[in-house]
Order: sequence, then C-alpha cells, then structure tokens
Amino acid sequence: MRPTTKDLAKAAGVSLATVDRVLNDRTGVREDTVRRVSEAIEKIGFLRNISAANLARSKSYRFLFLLPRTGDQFLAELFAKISEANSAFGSDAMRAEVAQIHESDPHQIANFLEALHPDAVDGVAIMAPESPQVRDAKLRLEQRGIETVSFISGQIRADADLAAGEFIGIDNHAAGATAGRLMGRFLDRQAGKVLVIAETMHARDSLERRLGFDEVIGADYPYLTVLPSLETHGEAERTDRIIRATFARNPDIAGVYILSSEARVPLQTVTQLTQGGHRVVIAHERTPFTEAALVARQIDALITQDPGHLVRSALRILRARCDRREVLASQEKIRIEILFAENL
Amino acid sequence: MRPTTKDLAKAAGVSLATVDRVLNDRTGVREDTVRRVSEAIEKIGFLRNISAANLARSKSYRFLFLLPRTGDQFLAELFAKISEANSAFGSDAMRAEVAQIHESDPHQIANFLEALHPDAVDGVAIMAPESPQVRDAKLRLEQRGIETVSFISGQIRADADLAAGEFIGIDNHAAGATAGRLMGRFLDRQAGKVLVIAETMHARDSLERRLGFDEVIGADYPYLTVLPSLETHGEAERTDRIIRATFARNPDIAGVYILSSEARVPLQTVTQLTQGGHRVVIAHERTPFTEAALVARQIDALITQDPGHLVRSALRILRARCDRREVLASQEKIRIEILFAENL
DNA sequence: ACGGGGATGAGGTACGTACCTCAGAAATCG
DNA sequence: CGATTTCTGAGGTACGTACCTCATCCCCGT
Repeated sequence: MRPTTKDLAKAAGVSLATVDRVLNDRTGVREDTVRRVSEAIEKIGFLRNISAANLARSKSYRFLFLLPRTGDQFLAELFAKISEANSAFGSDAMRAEVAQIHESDPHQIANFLEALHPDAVDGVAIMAPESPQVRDAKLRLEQRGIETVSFISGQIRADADLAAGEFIGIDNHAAGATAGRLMGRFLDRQAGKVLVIAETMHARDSLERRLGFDEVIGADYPYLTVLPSLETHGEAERTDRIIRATFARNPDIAGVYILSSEARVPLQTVTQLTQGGHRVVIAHERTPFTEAALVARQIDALITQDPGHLVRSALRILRARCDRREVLASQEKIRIEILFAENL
Repeated sequence: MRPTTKDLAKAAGVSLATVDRVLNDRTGVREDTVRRVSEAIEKIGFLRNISAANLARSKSYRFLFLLPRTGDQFLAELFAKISEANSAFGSDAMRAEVAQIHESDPHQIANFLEALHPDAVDGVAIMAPESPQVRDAKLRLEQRGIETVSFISGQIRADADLAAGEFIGIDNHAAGATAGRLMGRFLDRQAGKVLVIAETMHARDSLERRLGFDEVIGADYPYLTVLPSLETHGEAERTDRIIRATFARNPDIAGVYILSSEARVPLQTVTQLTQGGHRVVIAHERTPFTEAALVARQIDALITQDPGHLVRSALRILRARCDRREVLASQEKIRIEILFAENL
C-alpha cells in the first residue's frame, strides 16, 4: 500500500494538520518541524495522491492556446488535435480552448494576455513571434499565477529553456540541418542551385532552419548553391509570381526547400514547374496536401513535428507546472520526424 | 461544473443507488430503467470521474512487461524506460514490473502466463515470438480478466488488431520499405550488392522488414542485388565470422542493412570491413552504440521506434482496457523514425 | 508569574464514486 | 387475491487529500 498522509503524520510524529500545513506550504510551522516532516517524506517514500488532492479541492485546469488568426492546413491540424485532446483529457478535469490573434501585432497580443484572469485560465500556450511586448506580458502573466509556454515558434531565451519545458517545438536549427542533409544526399554529386522558400524570414524559426540548412550544404555539398530565401508573406498570387520568376532566371535549380509550415501554396507552383524533372523537393509539416504530394512523388521528403504530440505536450507541461511537478523530459522532447511515402 | 452521479440520478429520475447499479453493471435493474439512465448520461454528458472512482475502490494497476532474457542495448533501453515510467506514473497508482523469459521456449512462456493471477496482475505486455502456445495462453489470460498486448514483436492476428491496440510497435513492413528507400536513394545509381543481417529470420518482424525492403529495392532500384539474409542467432563469434566470409566472397557490397534490433555486434564487424569505403549502412534502433556510430558516420541512417513511447503506450493501452475506455488512437500509433546525425 | 502569540493537535466537512444494507415499492406468479 | 420475486430508494461508510475551526500547549518577554 502506498503511504498516505496519515502514515506520514505517524512517521513524522506530528498530526495530520501539521502534515497538511507542510505539504501545502501554509504558515505557522516551526522550521525543524518542517524538516522532520520532509525527512519522513523521504524515509517512507510518501507521494501525494494528486487525484485525491484535485478531488478534494475540486480543481480543474483551464488552458488556452493562442494561435495565429491566419493559416492554412497546419493550423487546421492544430485545431483538430486540440479538440481531440479535449475529449481525451476530458475525464481528467482539464479543458483546452483556442483564441486567435493577429500574430504580426505584438501590441494586440500583449493586450490580450494582460486581460487574462487567473480565475478563468490556469495556463496559456502562446504561438507568436518574439517581441518585447509579448515577452513582458508573459512575465506579468506568470506573476499573476498563470503559467505560460512558447508553442512551436516564439520566445526562446536560452538553451536551458528547452530543458525546462519553456519552449514546445522542434529544434529548428537541427530541422534545417536535417533538410540540408537529405537535400545533399538525394542530389548525390549533382551540382546545381537550391531554392529556399519561406513565408517570412523575420520569424525566428525560419531563420534557424535556414541557418542549419546552409551549414550542412556549405560543409558537405559545396557544389550546391543555395539561393536567397524567397518570402511569400502568405500571399498566394505573390508566391506564384516570385517562384515562377526565380525559376525563369535559374534554369539549373536542382532542389527546392520550402521551410515554412504552410507548404500548400508554394508547393502548387513548384510542382507545376517541376513537371517531369528530377528536382528534389523537401517541405515541412504533414498536412493532407503535403501527404498527398509525398505519395504522388511531388515531394521527396517531409520534415515534420507531430501536432498531436505538440498539443498534448503543451497541456502536460502546463499541468505539471500548475501542480509544481517535474515533467518527464524525454516524453516532452518533440522529435524531428522525417517522412517518405514509405513511412507515412 | 461537470455533472456528477448525483446530477445523473436527478436527470434520470432515479436514485443514486440505481445509477450506481447501472454504471457498474450490477444486476437487478429493469431494462427500461437502464435505458433511462443511459439516455440521461447522453443528455447531460455525464463522464465518470475515474480518479474519484479509483480512489473509492482504492484500485491500483499492476502491469507486467514480459521481455526476452537475452539482449543487449535495446533491451537495456526498454528497462530504463520502464523504470522511468514507473516514477512518472507513480503518482497515478500504476506500477510496472518486468519479468524475463527465454523467448525461444514457447512452453516456458505459456507456463509463466498460466501462473499469473488476476489478484496480482492487471495486464501484461508480451514481447515474444508468435507461437500457438503463447497465443492460447494469452486468450486464457483474457478470460481470467488479465489484459494483454503484444509488445514490439509477436502475435499479430490482423490489421484490425493494430487499430484496436492489440499490437504495440511499428509496422515492420513499412520500416523495411523505408530502409529500402533510403538505401536506394543513398546509393544513387550505384550498382552493387546489399547485405542484410538479421538475428533470425524466424521472427515475424525480421521477415516483414526484409519483405518491405526487397519490395522497394526490387521495384525502384533494379541494379541493386540484395543478398540472402545472414542470421547471427545473437552469437558474437558466429556473427563476426559469417559477415567476414560474406564480404570476402562479395567485394562489391555497396550497402549493409542490419534489420535486427540489437545492432552492436554485427555493426562492429561491418565497421571494420567498411573502413574508408563508401558503403551505405542502415541499422535499426537507437542505442548508445548506434547513436555514436551515427555521429561517427559509420552508419548513414537509423530506423527507430522510441522505446519510451513504446512503454508508455503499452501502459496507457493496458490501463484503458482495464477501465473499459477507448484510447486515443493517434497517440498510440508508434512512428517509424528516421535518424541522421543531424536530428538526433 | 503572567499574558500573548506562535505552534500544534483534534476533529470536522467536503470532493465524486464504490459498495454495502435494509426497507419498501412494484411487478409477477399461482 | 396474496405470496413471491424483482426492482428501487435511502442512507451509510470508505478512499486520500484539502481546508476549516477551535482548543491546547509551549515558549517568549516582561
């Protein structure tokens, strides 16, 4: 049988009331009594029964995902997984909701965050580009007792944040390097140019992917030339136009790397221009469109992060932080997945 | 607020006692009363609070992993992850233990399973090759109320089992196909022979990997010749000897595919024989050894399944079955991961 | 020596569910 | 119709923890 608070009280030679005071950080306990209880916890291996505790304080967790207002299929995947998580964790007294904001307006994001009240929300997963306003708003949220995590893109302060579960998402530098390795190996000894397409290079994740990509290509495949990144700004017409123009100017494009998470629009143009050729195309994120393109051999490889894992990981980390618990680091590490048609 | 049994009783127009009888499948309730309660459950969206239920019946879950007696680093990883899961799920009233058996002796396995008692074990994850004895023993376990799942290798009855969470592990045919694709692309247009090394081809997972591998190579890379599988039987001396002999007979070996989960021993010999050459080496499973080999460029790619995910998935599935709950299928799908030095 | 305040104990109620008993209502049978 | 049998309701206790109140005790300073 697992020891209970009752056993703990007996082992520490104190009453249940004192055990409760120590366990819940209440005032009015002498320091050496705290120590005695802590030692007893170690000695008998007491573990608080979180189910019972949550039952007693009839606590439930309300979490919020703050996502961009505009997006395409990857955003839709995230929505689907959040609602899936809601039904899966429903019996666990936690609920996740979504709010959408214009990701390009740091002021609006900060205002939104300021308006959140600890009575209504226990934690927020924020998918938004880095900015001082948002960073400050996050700090103030945490002071008010609302937990926060950076989701997929956004505020990374240091490598240590990754370990601490501050950031939920893949290591984008490594993802870019992986793309570079695949591109290099798939274009085996074949010289040529490589086109890189991004939504915007102002986002930290795009920058890091590009950096990782260039590093590998530069080091191991010097006969490949990586062109400057094309920026689509998420506009379909512009995307089509600039890709066509670049292909026209560079007939020797051997590979295409689409590093933004919404690949559908650029991919449509690239596919048309690559008809029958032997170009290697690598893109990010698994969506109905990219999946179909992979099967149709219009893409050679996909580099992805599992949206279901992202969502569940965010929820588990927020929850653990609310409970002041450690998380299982190895479970929360978001893997860089590589998909071919064979391992879909 | 989530509806409770009290709300359910009111909504169904019955007493708490009757609600309890219906929820826990007790006898002595008229059929149309059951129906009324069920309808009320739907109507008010009642969800049983499993924490409270487990608290009330002071239930804890005891699960058992049945693993092979002999193994190397992959087995060690599994052990580590099981003990990790124990501490992570410890506050959740579930405990996992390990038993080891000679995997090659179906009789001993069956005897072991027969001896398990529902009072001592709630569920078993079995990693053992397919055999009629084990299959029967599993069925009898389930009749006695002990849940079972096939773990990593072993009894697959049909594709439907995969969906139902009967089998926990990757799709080995797809894994072999993925290896084949990588081998083909990395050996771009370079003709030669491909060596395949297995522990034994009597195991279903090895067979399926080989099948998938051959399919892709045969279809898309006809200039490659895949040699008959070498069987190591897990013996170090024999492994070294037969690999050396095969290399001596086939100087034009361009690629090596090690399809068993313990790659260390064969890999040591292969690495020696490949010194300075340009052979493509693909192996399975991430262990300290294969990871180091990947970084040292002695392996070109690793095809893996996350042992932590395997273990947690097994536990979640067993637990859900004990609770007669559905699992979240997308979370339990074990992905075929591809590792390069860049995305470790 | 005494008051005051901090530390501690004793005991209660609550959370949502399981499981038990017993009384009484309703349905079924002869 | 009464006598069974079957169903249902009311109420209790328990699980492990949180949170509350009140009484008591000890230590401190005066």
